[in-house]
Amino acid sequence: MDMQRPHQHRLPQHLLRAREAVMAYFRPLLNGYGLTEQQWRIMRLLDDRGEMEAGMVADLACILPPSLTGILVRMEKAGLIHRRKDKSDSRRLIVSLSAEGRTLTQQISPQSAACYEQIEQHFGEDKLEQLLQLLTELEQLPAPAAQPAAAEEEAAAD
Amino acid sequence: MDMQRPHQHRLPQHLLRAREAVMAYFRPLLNGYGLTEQQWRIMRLLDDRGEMEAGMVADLACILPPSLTGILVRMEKAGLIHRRKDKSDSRRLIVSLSAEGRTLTQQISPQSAACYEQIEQHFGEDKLEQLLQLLTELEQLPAPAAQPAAAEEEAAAD
DNA sequence: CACGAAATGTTAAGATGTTCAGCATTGTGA
DNA sequence: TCACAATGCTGAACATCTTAACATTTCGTG
Repeated sequence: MDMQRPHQHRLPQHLLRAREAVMAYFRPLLNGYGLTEQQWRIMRLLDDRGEMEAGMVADLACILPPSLTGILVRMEKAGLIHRRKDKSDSRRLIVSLSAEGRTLTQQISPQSAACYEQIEQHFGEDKLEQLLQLLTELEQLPAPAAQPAAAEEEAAAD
Repeated sequence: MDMQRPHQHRLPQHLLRAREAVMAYFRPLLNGYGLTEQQWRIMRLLDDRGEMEAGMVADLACILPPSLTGILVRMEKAGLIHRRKDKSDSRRLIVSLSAEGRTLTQQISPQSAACYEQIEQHFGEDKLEQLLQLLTELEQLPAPAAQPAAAEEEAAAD
């Protein structure tokens, strides 16, 4: 009776919901160790690839620089990481995992993997593979073509 | 040389990145109207299904109740919605779109649909359909089985 | 060397997410 | 009717997101 928009798919909504469903498996684990989602992402990153600049952490962990600043300060205060300026280019900040950070990461990792296995069992290995493939492609979407958007846009930007 | 974990897929990461890639298409549009992502989700919801209780808004828009409280206050202050208590059960809060809210929603909707079409064109209609199917299934993951998680867990619950 | 542009982080301000606690209202059973 | 649990929303505290503006350092070029 209302034949609304042809296919109002709500892709962002579904991506959000799906992420929530998945994170529900990991969140209790991380909470138990007093870690946030973002902190865990950073720790795994540094454990996998070694120390790196803040900018690279931001890119790989999907965290915007202003957020990262505070997160790294708190993580250093918690003894999880070290922060130091690059000697040759003092604009850059080098981030590395501390000894305790590494220990904790390697303690949590197997439990995290176990959570992942549960998800895989429920969802199916093949479908999971398929989904990851599609997501990877979707991530490569070209940036949108700078649409004016609102009613009142500027006359000439420069 | 390091043959780490067998398949460290990072599903949550991919869901996050994919969502970012998609939202990049919608964000400028909403920003142009001074709306946040969450506000827009709520407006579309109310436009589609009419007034409803706050709890239902929270569920359908994937917003936790404590966040929703503030969001609704700001939206009412901005003249986008109305808030009123249910007469028969004064615990419940009924939320409805205001006249201006409805007008704005219907003004933005076609532009939002246009963004969506762009994404569909880039990504492919078939793959999009397939992805949405998988996401919908993933959303139905059973809640995790209450894992003890951390080092210090409780002895016996119940 | 001087100057301006680019690169890299950080601050600031407002909005939202997340968890836990509280408050009011309602439903239920003795 | 009264105690008591359940429901629905709000408050508080902290962490993060988002955008814009700033500070510092480095680079490119004259």
